[in-house]
Amino acid sequence: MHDLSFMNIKEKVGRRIKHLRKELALSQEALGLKSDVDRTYVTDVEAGRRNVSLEILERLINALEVSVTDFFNSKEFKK
Amino acid sequence: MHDLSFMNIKEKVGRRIKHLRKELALSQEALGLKSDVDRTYVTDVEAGRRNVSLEILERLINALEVSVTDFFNSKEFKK
DNA sequence: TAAAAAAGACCCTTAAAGTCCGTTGACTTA
DNA sequence: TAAGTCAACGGACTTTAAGGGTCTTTTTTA
Repeated sequence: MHDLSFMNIKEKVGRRIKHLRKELALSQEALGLKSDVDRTYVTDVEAGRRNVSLEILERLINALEVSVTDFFNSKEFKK
Repeated sequence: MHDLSFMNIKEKVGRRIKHLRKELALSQEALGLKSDVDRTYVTDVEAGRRNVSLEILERLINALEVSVTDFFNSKEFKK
């Protein structure tokens, strides 16, 4: 099992977004358009370089078609 | 059952933080000290007036002694 | 293997996140 | 009455999130 505990919260969120985006077969630009977030910002978020705020995070989560609960119910975020 | 769907994400997070803080019997100031977040900022977050960033949110969640998964596994954030 | 599409890097604004100072009102206890 | 705790609110300030432009690198596909 991969150990993800070394990652910080920004990296964990970035990784989770990228995973869900791939599941929907969206490009970063398509996700950007769907969530009304700049394409280059999506790049940075997925790379774990951005300290995203709640409202932007919610837009991304909505565009990824999961609930907030489901978004954070993944191995990255458990204990 | 209370309907919470009308609340925005900032209000939902504020409500959740307040609930968990009360469970630990902490004052806003005590939570602020424990999470190294300004006392007045905790007030605003609980009132749903602040668009908190990931890193501040993580500090608050840690101080509330739950995992990120558990924090968002509550009725406010489902579906 | 060349062209196209997608992802990433860098630099630069500005709107907003977050801090720090204080005051006020409600409630409690001595 | 006084003193203490807690929550809410405000103003001034510093820091940074969010976005935008443009160019380069990587990946995909024809």
